[in-house]
Amino acid sequence: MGTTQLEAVPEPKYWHLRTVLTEALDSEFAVGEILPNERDLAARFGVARATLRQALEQLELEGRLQRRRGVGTTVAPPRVGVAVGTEQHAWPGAAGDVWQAADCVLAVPPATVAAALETGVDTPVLTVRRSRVSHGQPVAAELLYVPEASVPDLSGIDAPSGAARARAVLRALQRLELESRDSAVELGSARADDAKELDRLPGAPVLVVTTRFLADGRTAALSVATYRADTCRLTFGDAGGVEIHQDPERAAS
Amino acid sequence: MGTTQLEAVPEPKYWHLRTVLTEALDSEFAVGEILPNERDLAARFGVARATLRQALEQLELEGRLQRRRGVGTTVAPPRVGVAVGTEQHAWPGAAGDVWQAADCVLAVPPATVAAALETGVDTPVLTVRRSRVSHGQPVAAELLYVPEASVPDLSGIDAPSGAARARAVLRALQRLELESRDSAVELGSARADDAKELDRLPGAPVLVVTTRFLADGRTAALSVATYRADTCRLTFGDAGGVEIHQDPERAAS
DNA sequence: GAGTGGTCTAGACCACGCG
DNA sequence: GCGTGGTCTAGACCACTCA
Repeated sequence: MGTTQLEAVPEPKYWHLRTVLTEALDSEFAVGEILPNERDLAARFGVARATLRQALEQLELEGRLQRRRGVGTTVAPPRVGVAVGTEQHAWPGAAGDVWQAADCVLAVPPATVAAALETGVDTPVLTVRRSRVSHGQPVAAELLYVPEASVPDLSGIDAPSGAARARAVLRALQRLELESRDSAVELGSARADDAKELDRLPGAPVLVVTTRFLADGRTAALSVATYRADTCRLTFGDAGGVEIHQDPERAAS
Repeated sequence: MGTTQLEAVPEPKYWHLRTVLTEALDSEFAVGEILPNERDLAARFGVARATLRQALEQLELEGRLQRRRGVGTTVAPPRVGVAVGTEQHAWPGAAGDVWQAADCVLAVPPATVAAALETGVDTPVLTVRRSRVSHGQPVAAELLYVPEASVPDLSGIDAPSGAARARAVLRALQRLELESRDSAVELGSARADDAKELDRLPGAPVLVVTTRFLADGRTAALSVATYRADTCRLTFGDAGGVEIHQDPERAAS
C-alpha cells in the first residue's frame, strides 16, 4: 500500500511564483500599474532575487509584464494584433501598406538570403530597411532584399541611397506581376540593430516572418521582418484574427 | 579633440559568448554532436556557469542547440517547416490532415475560449485533444473546442469520450460548410500538460496558433495549437515556406 | 553511481532613467 | 544621486539518464 504521495511532483519555485503572480496580475493590478521592485518582491516571497527574476522573465515572455531598466516593471497591455497575411497578393509598399520606408542600400546579403534569391553569395542586392509602428510603439523592423535584376528599370535613378531610393524600389516592384507569396514564422532573438529599433535589449525574443515574393517564376524579393514577440500577435487569414491568449496553467479536462 | 572611443558599448559577456559559440557551431560542429558539459565550457571561457547558461539558453531559443537533463547538450538540426496555413478552406480532420486525434471530453473551456465561441462562461463544450508528429518528433499539441450546437447530429453517439468520439466530432464538422478561417500566432510558454506532450520542461517557449473556423455566420470551432518554438518553423501561404533562418549578428549595411 | 542539465542562493557591481 | 532592472559570480543541491 505505501503512503499516499501528496507532493509527488514538487514544481520549481519560479514556476509556482509565475502562477501566483499571474493570478495577482489578473485580479489585483491594472494595465500600466507599476509593480514593487525586484528586491522587495523577492523578499516578500522569500526567494532569491534571481529566482524571482526567472518568474518575471516568463511573464514578460508571455506579454504580461514590461520591464525597463532604470524605470521599473509595469503590467503590460494585451498584445496588439498585427496583420501579416492579409492583402495576400500584394507587393510590399502597395496602397494601404503600414510600413515606413527608411533607407535603401546596395549590399551583399547574408548567405541564407543569397541562396533563397538564387544570386551569387557575393552579389550585392538592393536592401530596403522599413519599420512598422502600431499604437505609437515600434513593433517590427524589416529588411527587404530585392535583386537588381528584379527591377531593371530602376537604373538611372540618381539617389544612391536613402528613403527616396527605398520608395523608388518599392514603386518599381509594383510594376511586376506578383505570382504568389509564402511566409514562414519562427522564433528568434533580436540582433543589436533590430533590438535598438524595437526599443529592446539585444537577445530579446522576436518573431521572424520570412516572406518570399514570386514573379516571373523566380523569387523577385525576400522580406525578413522581425516583430517584438512580447507585444505582438501576428494575424493571418480572412479576418482580423482571434482575440485570445493562452490561459495560464489551466487544463481542459 | 577627445580620445577616440574604442569599446564604447561593451557588450554583455553572455552575448559575446553566444556569438562565439554560434560561429563555433557553424564551423566546427556537426548536427547531433555533443558539446562539452556546462562546467567544462564555463571553465574554458573563464566565466561562471550561470553566465554560460545564459548564452546556451539564447542558442536553444534560436533552435541551434538542444539540451536534455541527464544527457547533455547537442547541436540541433535545422528547424522543420510545418505547414499551418495551407488547405485554407478545410476543417480540421479533413483528408490529408497530419494530426492524430487522441481524446475528446465535454468540459468547460477557459473564459477566453468561451468568449470567442460566444457560449456562456459555464457552458461545457466538446474538447478534442490532438497531437502532431513530424520526423518522428512531437511538434505540436492542440485543443479543439467545438460547441455542441455546432454538431447537433452528434447526439446519440454512444462513446462518451476517447479517440473514437474525437473522430466522430471531426467527421461531424466536415458536414458543415466552412465559410472562412483566420489564425493568429503568438509566443507563449508551455503549460505542464503541453510540456509533457512536447517532451519539454514547463515554461518552454512555444508558438501558439489560434484558429477560428466560421460557419453559418458564427464561430463553429476554435483550435488552440501549441508548437515547439525551438524546433518548428511555421509556414503559411501557397508554397512550402522559405528555408531561412536569421543570420546571427550580421547587419546588412 | 557517475555525470548531466535544472534550480536556487546571497551576494556584488554595472547601466540606465529620472528628478 | 538615487532607485531601477541587467549582468555576473561561486558556490550548493536536486532530478534525471544511462551504463
